[in-house]
Amino acid sequence: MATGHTDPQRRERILAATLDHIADEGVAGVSHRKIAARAGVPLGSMTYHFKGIDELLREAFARFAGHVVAVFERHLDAVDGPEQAREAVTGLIHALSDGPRRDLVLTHELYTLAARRPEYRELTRGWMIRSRQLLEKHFDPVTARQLDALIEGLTLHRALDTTPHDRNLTSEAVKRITTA
Amino acid sequence: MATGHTDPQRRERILAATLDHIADEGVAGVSHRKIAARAGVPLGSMTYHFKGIDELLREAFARFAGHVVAVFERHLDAVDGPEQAREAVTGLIHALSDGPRRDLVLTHELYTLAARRPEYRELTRGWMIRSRQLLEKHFDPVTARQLDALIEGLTLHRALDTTPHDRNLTSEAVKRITTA
Amino acid sequence: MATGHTDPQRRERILAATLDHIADEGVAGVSHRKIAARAGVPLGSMTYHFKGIDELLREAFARFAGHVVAVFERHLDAVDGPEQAREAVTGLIHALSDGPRRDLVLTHELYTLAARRPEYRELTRGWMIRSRQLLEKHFDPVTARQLDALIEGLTLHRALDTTPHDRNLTSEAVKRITTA
Amino acid sequence: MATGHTDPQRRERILAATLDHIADEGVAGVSHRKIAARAGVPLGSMTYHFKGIDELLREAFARFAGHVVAVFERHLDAVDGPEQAREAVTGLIHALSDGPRRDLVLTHELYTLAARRPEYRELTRGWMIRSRQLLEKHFDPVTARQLDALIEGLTLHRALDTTPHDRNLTSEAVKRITTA
DNA sequence: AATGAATGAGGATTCATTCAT
DNA sequence: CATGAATGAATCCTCATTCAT
Repeated sequence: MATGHTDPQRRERILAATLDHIADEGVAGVSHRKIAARAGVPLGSMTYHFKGIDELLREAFARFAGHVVAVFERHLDAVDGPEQAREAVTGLIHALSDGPRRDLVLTHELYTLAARRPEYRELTRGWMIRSRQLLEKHFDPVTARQLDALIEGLTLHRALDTTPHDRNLTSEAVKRITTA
Repeated sequence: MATGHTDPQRRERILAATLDHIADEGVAGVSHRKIAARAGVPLGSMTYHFKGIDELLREAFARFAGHVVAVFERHLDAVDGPEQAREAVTGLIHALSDGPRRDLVLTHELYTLAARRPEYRELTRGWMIRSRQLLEKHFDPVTARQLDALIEGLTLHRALDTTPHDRNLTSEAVKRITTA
Repeated sequence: MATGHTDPQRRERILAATLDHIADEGVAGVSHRKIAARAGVPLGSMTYHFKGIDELLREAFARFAGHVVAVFERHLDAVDGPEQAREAVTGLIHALSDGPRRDLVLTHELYTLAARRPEYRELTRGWMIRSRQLLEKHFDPVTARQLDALIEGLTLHRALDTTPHDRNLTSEAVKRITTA
Repeated sequence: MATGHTDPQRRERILAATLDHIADEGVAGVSHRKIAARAGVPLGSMTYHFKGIDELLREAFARFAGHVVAVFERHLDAVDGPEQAREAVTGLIHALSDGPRRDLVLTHELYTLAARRPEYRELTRGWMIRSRQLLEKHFDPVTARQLDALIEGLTLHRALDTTPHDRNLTSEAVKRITTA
């Protein structure tokens, strides 16, 4: 409809629509047609901007990984001392698991891809590294690594559980791991 | 349920082929044709034994959930006392994360489905419950729950990491969580 | 439209439509859609009966090769003695080059494929062999081979020429080659 | 015609790439994109220099026809007397049939187009005329015409045969046709 | 009970061409 | 003059499912 000859936002709009669609229907539900309709771009636009579905998915998840890292940073960056850090970690876990279902779903979709394909492992690895860097500002490296895994597990279980554990349990677990 | 008297192995064979195929190509790659070919059964057999793709997936993952629970049981059942239990948990984590990539992949495919669809959440919930039951034989409920999440997180991170952490770190984390 | 559940002529009809279409539009113009429309079969029928376009083309041209061999046989089979054979060969050349444009076009399409791909060379080879066998009933092998090539060349040039040569020239050329 | 003053090589480069591509993949495989990539020119360049695919093909084959005529001339031009001419014709046939498969393929792609479309018949006609002119320098017109067809047939059969005939057979056939 | 034939919908992708720059 | 962005049409092919046998 827009007769403008070039539309620099086009790529971005497609990527956003892709993530939305994955959140709703899963990676398996991604198709050029569906994403094009959702993004309001012509079908031909899809393969013009992205070499194929794979490139589309990879770029979309790269964007998402950036978003997750931002959440980590928002929670852990401006923190002073281990006590505040422990509190921040607890907050992070509950933010992640109570947060928009969208993020949870996307995280799982990404892990599933990462489990099978190294390209996607790059993405999850980058985000693990950043997360540990942030944790290492407040804890020794070994503790940071353990804590990182604990965050993962608690977030995941809270999200999948029908009766998610409460904040006390999270807090207690964080304390135990960080108190050698 | 099915009291069918002809080739009871056929259903099983189809389910096994389905899991193999999901491990290789993902849930998105499942089709009647491909599974039929892999299982060496006629195409018509697929819709004869299973009402549709959905039923096929659900039954396949139910089988897989049973398998995972068996791994938990094998590691945690014949254990005596918290010290042995800690050791067993460490072993379990490394078994899961070093084990066949197949299991990791299938686990995440299932989590992904569970994140979006309640039917599959039943499956993961059952397996979490069983896992906690086993842990509760050796630890108090709160610790069991924390430990359960830690297992999840350490397994996942070991599996996705390019330089997975060593057994000492696992062992130490387990100790911290289980030593109030 | 036909609600009959199986249609054994279906394959044949598709192959016939394929040859018709190649004659009209060339191999390059073959598509599942166009052939399906021409044969009056549903689109899905195409890939059900033939693994892909390649298989379709190969089978269609195999049929055509059979047809050409039949023309050779019709002209050269019931012939007695070299004099009659020469006359028959002259008749064959004019039959081929004056005949339905369809056959000429199909022959070229096949040669073009054969020039690039060995599978199709099998087809042209089989027909060369049969043609020589028929000629060897009346001429020695070396003469048969030369004559075979002459038939090819005269047919082709008559067909491509804007002022095709007359029967006398054909007749004379055949005489020269067959009179050592 | 085009007196364009910028990069006159570009058109040539595109045409050469087109012929290369046709030799490899056939006329059906020609597309602006593929030729542009092969020629190392921008996509927009294609429709700038050529009105459409058709014009591109026509010019490319015109070039090729010129090349084939040059081969004829190289073999038949500087020849003195019928004896040398016969030898030259034999040499020509073997040069054409043993030569790069590329030329054989392109010849048949062109014949195929010519069989259906008059524009291309112009090209083949011109080359037949030139070939006969050259042969008529050494043989009478009727013989030249027969010989021309024989060259075609022997070349084609040698090229498509799995056990191509030897030079003696060629030589003998040429002798028979040219010895009234 | 078991299966292969059949098909319409939808999958990814390629493309010739147009046109603003 | 030259070109890359853009797109709707058409490409091949896969598929879940239906159904007569």
